[in-house]
Amino acid sequence: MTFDLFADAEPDRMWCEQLCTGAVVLRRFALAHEAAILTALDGITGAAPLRHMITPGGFRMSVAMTNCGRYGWVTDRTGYRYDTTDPASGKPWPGMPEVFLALAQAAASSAGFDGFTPDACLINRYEPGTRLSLHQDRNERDFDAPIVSVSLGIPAVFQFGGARREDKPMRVPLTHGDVVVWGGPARLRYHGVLPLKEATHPLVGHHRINLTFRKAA
DNA sequence: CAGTACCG
DNA sequence: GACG
Repeated sequence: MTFDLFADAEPDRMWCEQLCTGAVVLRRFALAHEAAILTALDGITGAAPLRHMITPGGFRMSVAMTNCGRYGWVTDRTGYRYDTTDPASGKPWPGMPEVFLALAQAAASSAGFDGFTPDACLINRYEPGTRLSLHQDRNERDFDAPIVSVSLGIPAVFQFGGARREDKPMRVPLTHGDVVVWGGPARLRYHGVLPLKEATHPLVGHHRINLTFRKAA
């Protein structure tokens, strides 16, 4: 699958918003392939079920997570890390579907980051009331590659802050099909998701799914 | 501190 | 009770 299948599929329904140097929102970017994405997602969660991981502080995360790709992001009492195996099964994470890879590469290119080769996709499932507090993505080996974040399902408010936790984050409403890309000077910016409100999406149901693509190694 | 609790 |  190529860039054309995404960026050129329905250009009149897509637009781009710049958040700062190195960060953009690609509105409705994933919409054209929502069915293929959701089908692939079912395959992944069937093999590597969503689960609530434990933070190093011993707290259960409200957001349920799983992974696909060579590396998966995991957390437990010993800390955050990338692992090639699912600690719940001992098996490798499900492979990254072609449609995921094509989506991530097309979004990165559209945002000005050519040659993005993600080897990790963290999948987050948010129920109403769940949240992800402000954090940095900093467990990757190098920070040259951008982060590509795909929103599916019910709306959420994304927080996008600065290089320091104290920097007041901007609030960015995200809906089904929106893709946020940040890299370069924005790569280590703090970000998070405010508690979700009750809502229903006709295809996804009463929750939000987020796909976060990274180059872990 | 990828968390919750508490308080104004 | 929602919000910061």
